[in-house]
Amino acid sequence: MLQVKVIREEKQRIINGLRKRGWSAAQIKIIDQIIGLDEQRRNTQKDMDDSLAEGNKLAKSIGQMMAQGQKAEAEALKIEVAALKTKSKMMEEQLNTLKAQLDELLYSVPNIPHKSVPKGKTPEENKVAKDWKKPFPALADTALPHWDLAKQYNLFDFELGVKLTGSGFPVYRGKGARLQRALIQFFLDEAGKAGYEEIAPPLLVNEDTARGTGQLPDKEAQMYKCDLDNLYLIPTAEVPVTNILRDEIVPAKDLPVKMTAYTPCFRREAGAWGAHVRGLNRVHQFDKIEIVQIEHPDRSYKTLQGMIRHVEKLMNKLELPYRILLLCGGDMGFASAKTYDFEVWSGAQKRWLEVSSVSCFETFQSNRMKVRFRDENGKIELVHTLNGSALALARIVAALLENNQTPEGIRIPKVLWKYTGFKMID
RNA sequence: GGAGAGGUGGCAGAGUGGUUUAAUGCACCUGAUUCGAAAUCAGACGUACCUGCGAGGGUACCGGGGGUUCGAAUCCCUCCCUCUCCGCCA
Repeated sequence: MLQVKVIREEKQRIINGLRKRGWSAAQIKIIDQIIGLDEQRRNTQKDMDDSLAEGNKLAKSIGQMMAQGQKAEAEALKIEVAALKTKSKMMEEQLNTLKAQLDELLYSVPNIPHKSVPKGKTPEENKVAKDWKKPFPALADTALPHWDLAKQYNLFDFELGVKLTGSGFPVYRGKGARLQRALIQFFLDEAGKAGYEEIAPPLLVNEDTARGTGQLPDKEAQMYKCDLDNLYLIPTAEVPVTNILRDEIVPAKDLPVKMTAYTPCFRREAGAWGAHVRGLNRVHQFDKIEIVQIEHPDRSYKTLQGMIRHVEKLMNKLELPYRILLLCGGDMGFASAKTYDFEVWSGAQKRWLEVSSVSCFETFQSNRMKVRFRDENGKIELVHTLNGSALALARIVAALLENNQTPEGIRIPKVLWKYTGFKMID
């Protein structure tokens, strides 16, 4: 969520940013509402504080009168204080209402795109930041999509998943299961080498945590919920990992904080089914290795580039054709200031699949979560948060299987051999 | 799940209705001393919001929420959490 102070002081920049996201003039009116409400809030706060201050002062003098035995005077003052109390109570209620209204409006304003983010509303307006220059893998006309390969080699089973759970919960088996584990291990090892601390977080989180990264209140329908205990299954490791620093003040010398985590991710994907969602392209449960950085505002965009290079390295080592998109204002996630998407070429489906999304959120998340750092002068400021998938498994597996199919079987990239223990699926 | 104890600043720990602007110790920071350090001495040492050009002033916060009272860390209600023992269990 944006800081009210920033909206107040840099109104024009905020409005320009919302335009870049494709907001209409009517929608942008919310900014004036916010500024108006904030002014009311501040005035009410002042009045309440004044009234409380007077009450405190009187209460203290009552204490002194009692001590000196001036009972009558004390009684008179009590009546006065009672009136003040009613007044400040009323103002407190007003203040709470104003705060709630203000928060509701603030929750509905997305992050402001970085100046380098292209204007646009739809995915078609995303900019290709880095294209795939080499030829795509040469596949025979008889090349199979991954869901058929999975059947042929018994790698994973959707029907069985339906029996156990429901659609979108694949059961991996044999070499398919082993390949999953190999990729997880490989990605974690690479992140570790790059200086990320490995975290194994809980897969269920409480309400505060879900609110911290912005899953609540808006995206509640995207998460699975355990009603009995009021816990949510995480849609991404970003949720528990970023929340580790919620309400903390980090010394500047500790920045950046680099963390990585492997977790299964659970997504209801309500209403997201349609074309192109066969096989592993979209599932309710998938494995992902997430990288997270908590960084000094001066360095965050440099850090973003570093994270991009990390993901690129993974794609190269896995010998997968990929391209990088710089998302336009309208296609970016709500909380992001700048996002790069990685897409992998899926040889048999002949289409790009999104496998990673690397973003800088500036202070949008840290403001809500109150993650701050103390700079050299002792001043407290919000940190910038960044995260990215490095990488998401299901679609990587889809591309690996499709691109590497040969008449003899499916070739495993060399870098995975030591993890899989086999070089071919046949 | 049962019984008991408890939640106070970065940490430890006092405080059971009124100069508590939360004692004290440790840690951290600054200064003195020192060639330098240790030790010692002195000082500073929370967060958020409001207000002021600023120095500063105000308000709230002792697990969360509510209540009693002129006045609550302190009394009452409620929820959450932690610890110990017992039970169950990978």
